[in-house]
Amino acid sequence: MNQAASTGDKLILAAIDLIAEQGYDGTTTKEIAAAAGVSEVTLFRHFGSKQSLLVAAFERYHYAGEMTKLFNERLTWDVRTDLLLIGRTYHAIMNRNRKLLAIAQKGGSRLPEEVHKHASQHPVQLKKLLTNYFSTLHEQGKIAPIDPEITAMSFMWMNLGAFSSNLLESSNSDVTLDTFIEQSVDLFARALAP
Amino acid sequence: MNQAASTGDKLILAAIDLIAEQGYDGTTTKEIAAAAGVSEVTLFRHFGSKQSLLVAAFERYHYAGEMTKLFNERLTWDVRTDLLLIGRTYHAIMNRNRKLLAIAQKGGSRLPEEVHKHASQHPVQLKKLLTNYFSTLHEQGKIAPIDPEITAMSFMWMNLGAFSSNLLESSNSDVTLDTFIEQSVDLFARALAP
DNA sequence: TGCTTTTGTAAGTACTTACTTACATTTTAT
DNA sequence: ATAAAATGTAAGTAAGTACTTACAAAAGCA
Repeated sequence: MNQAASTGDKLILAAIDLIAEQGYDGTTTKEIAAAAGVSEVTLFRHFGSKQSLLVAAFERYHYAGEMTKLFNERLTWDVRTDLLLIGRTYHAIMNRNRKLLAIAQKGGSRLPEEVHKHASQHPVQLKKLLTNYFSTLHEQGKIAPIDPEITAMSFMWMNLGAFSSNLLESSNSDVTLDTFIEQSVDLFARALAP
Repeated sequence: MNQAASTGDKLILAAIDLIAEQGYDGTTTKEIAAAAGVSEVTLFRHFGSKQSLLVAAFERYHYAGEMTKLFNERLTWDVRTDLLLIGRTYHAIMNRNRKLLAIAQKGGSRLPEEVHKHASQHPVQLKKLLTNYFSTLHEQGKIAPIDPEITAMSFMWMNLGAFSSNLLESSNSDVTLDTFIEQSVDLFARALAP
């Protein structure tokens, strides 16, 4: 079943782990090769350069299609239910891409541009989807007439802040992430009640 | 009036600018010295090492006392008024410390620990202050019985997300920061209404 | 003016790092 | 078994970088 990872994959995974922790400039090709359990020459034989290795990592492991699919297929038009699903999905996606996002955030002097392009797609798209969602809810008379764009930004940024914060210090408090999502959705549902 | 900046200050300011943009590892002492308009040796004569220079930068320009002072002296116990003031002050502080925060966020292989200590003080403190505030409001019967800690985290993280997002791409949309603060405070005030 | 402090220039050291080359060894496929 | 492909070892190159040393120029102060 679980066939051994290929040399290329081992290198990509090691690169993601190390660069996410130490930054692009702070991680050497020798370290990456050692962590992957291969020699440094093998790294260059496979990817040619440190930059191409990182680009390959992003192309292989960065995906963002779930949100659009969710908005097209799984909405119930009940505020509480939908926001809960959106919030949970948001954190699931972000968490899965956590390391790649950390890499983009930290930057680096010779860090390839592809990295930033990949990382900046999410928020723009989500804001549009959420704004449309709140607009429609208002047209349906299900929520009070509050600016849909502001509402979308508030919800999005609240979850981005929660995510960034948990990223840094996981043992921040005794409130678990899921409790926070549930309760904050409640808060929004109250605010939007017609 | 505006007496010329000392050599040490010129170096500190140049270091903050460059390292915030390029990261610690990605910025050379030669660059910093050139940006400050002095020679590289002068940098080492003043600070001894690249690390000490950064530590000096944090000690000189990182301050966080305003929030505590605000909570002790300027609260009116009207939700809308207070949250507006808190939100605005939060962004003012974060914005002033924007570059230092970016430095801490990006990290670096030899980046001194002091940097992280300085940067992690804000949020913990603010959460406590806000949680106490909402607890007291509830005791005064001015808001509905919603978990004060969750409310505090929601408000804090919403503003953190807004700040981080504006940090990355300033021309994000046509909603200005101040409009966002006002409207999001409205949203919270609605949610908390008894 | 003379003395001290600060700064610049020039050169260099010691170390790291991305990347290369040449050759021997192992693994895989047929 | 044998050829081909993938990997390891060893050594090295070229460039960058934090930091040092020695000496001369300049600026401030007595």
